[in-house]
Amino acid sequence: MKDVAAKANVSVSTVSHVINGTRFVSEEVKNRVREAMDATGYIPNVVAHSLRTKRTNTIGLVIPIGNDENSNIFIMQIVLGIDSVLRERGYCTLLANTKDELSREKEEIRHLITRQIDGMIIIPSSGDHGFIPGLLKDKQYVFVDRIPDGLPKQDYVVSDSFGGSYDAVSRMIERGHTKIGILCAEIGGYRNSDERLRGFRKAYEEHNLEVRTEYICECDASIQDAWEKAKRLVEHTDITAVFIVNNVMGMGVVKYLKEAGIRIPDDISLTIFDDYAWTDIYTPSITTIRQEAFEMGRQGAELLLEKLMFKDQDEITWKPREILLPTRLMMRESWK
Amino acid sequence: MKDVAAKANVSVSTVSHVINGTRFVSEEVKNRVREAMDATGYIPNVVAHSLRTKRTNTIGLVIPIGNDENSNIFIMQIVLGIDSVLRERGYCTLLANTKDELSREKEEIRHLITRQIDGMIIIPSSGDHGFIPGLLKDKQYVFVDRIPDGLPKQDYVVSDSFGGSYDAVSRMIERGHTKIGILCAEIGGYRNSDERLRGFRKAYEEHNLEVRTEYICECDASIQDAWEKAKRLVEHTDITAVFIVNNVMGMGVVKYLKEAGIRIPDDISLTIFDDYAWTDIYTPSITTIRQEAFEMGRQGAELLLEKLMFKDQDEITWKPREILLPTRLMMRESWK
DNA sequence: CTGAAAGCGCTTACAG
DNA sequence: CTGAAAGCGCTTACAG
Repeated sequence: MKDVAAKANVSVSTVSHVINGTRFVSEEVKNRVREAMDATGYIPNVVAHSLRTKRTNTIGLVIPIGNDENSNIFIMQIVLGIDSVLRERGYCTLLANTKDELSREKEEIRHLITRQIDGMIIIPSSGDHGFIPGLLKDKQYVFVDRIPDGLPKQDYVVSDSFGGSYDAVSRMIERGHTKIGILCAEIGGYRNSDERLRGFRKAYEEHNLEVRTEYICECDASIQDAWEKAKRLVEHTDITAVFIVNNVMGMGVVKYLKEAGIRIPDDISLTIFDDYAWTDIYTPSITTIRQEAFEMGRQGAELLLEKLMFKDQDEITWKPREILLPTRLMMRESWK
Repeated sequence: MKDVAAKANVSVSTVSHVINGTRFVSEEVKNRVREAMDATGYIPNVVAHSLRTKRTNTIGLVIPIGNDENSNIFIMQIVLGIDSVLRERGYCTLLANTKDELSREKEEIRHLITRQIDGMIIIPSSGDHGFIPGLLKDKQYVFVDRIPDGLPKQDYVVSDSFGGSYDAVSRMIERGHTKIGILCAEIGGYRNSDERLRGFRKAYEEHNLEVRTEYICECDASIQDAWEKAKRLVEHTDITAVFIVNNVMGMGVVKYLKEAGIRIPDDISLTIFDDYAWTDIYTPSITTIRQEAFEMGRQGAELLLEKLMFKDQDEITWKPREILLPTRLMMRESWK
């Protein structure tokens, strides 16, 4: 910048002002400065800019991905949604992976603060998030995909897990299925899974059916455990259909059914929460509940940006926004 | 930092030195400083640190993902591999998505430079990368997953597309398939696809077979186009097997075969380059060529870090390293 | 209409 | 063994 100023015979202030358009500069001087910039190959230094303005135009993105998950594609979709709106507004995205562990999450958040990010979008892992307000005292943040435990009203955008499940299970019941098993995560462990279970139960209730406890099967988020739990459900109960709360478990169930020679949908009908491409090309194709991951990311980012704008004006009156995104039932061939 | 210094009754230099362990400080003073840090809740400002040291401990990650691709999971795996080694060494990762467009790639790289990143890992889109050396004059960078076009010897780590394809196709031939079709990207468009085609051809050659031109079918990277190209191959040629250069096309082919009532492997044998979870649970499960995406990311990051170290010592003598990662044939049920 | 100067929060020779 | 001061590259009151 100094060399630009020298070459253009102006002060650095003026150079700064023509770059930022932050006060009037005569056309003639502007041109001189621009030429000097070209001639010297000037590249603005965002770091210095940030130090001075105390805004980094960077937001932290805290995501939970294990090394071998295939639900990564879903989270990636969210990330893309977020990035698409952020980039457009001149923000950069700093990635931080928590591996879905609360302790790492805390650590990564701390690190991001150190990096002076302007705001943060968090896909929280499970566990008590009571530490958040203290840690992020004067930072703006929103949650996405999952609602954090142990916190009062927050800003978030998540899929309507309850509604999506309620709707799908209701329809299965209306097709005549009165004995539907559910594979869900450990109860009390994952809020989304719990919500899907709640939707499942509600559907039963509304149709005056009773949920038999042996229909509810807690399961790890692995193909293997789902394989085993599917086997157990099939061998020890009289279910005619099964509702599965996520993709990984869905793969395990499908794998088991295939290996056991159990036909879909003739022997067992199937619904999987989460819509991945494979469910469409599988034989038979599988009915799923689709979440709008990209859109979720988009809205999360918009929400954060709004908060950032808002902060500049008046701190106090912001009212947390809890956004529930509708899901879509992708009807395919796995229902009798 | 000033308040810490004040509270501990030392100079800011001393605070800085105890934080960084960069010169001797007596235990007693150290303790005073640490207490003061706790008391004031001091958080180091990485931005100021970066401005001063001219190192941001940030590396840029340039990745090509379209909005709706499902190959994202593969790239995500690479990203995770990269991030895992980088984070461990104190680096942060700044994401930049090019959407696989060369013009956006150039733009994003420029933006990252502005952000003063220390180095860059690039998954290049196709097209002439001649602009790179000029743009990244005194930055360190490596390529991953794809070799950039139009550049001399570079640092990169990619899968051995040629070898993996050669091996798989050879084995199909040895099983008696002499009429194998291939679905590949537009020739000259994607280097990886071209390499896979080259492996395919080489296998034919080595077995003294001639590749009939109608066996080679260029195809867009979409389920739909693959569907149509599969149909064409099946209806207009006498192939008994098909080799598909990527996952998306693989899905399209499988979809077509299913809808056309063509049985795998009885009517047609199948090999897909890229190993996704669905290929294992599909009926029949599908033989694939697996790339070690996470490992590729890891090695890419290691390579970049080495270059960064090296730079500190002597600039001149670095010899570009071209790393080819072996692939693995995942033998399953789709071969007769 | 433009410039000189202070300052953002650090690090690092230099001095003692 | 520790401190005072310059400087990284910007922005922004303040002055004229």
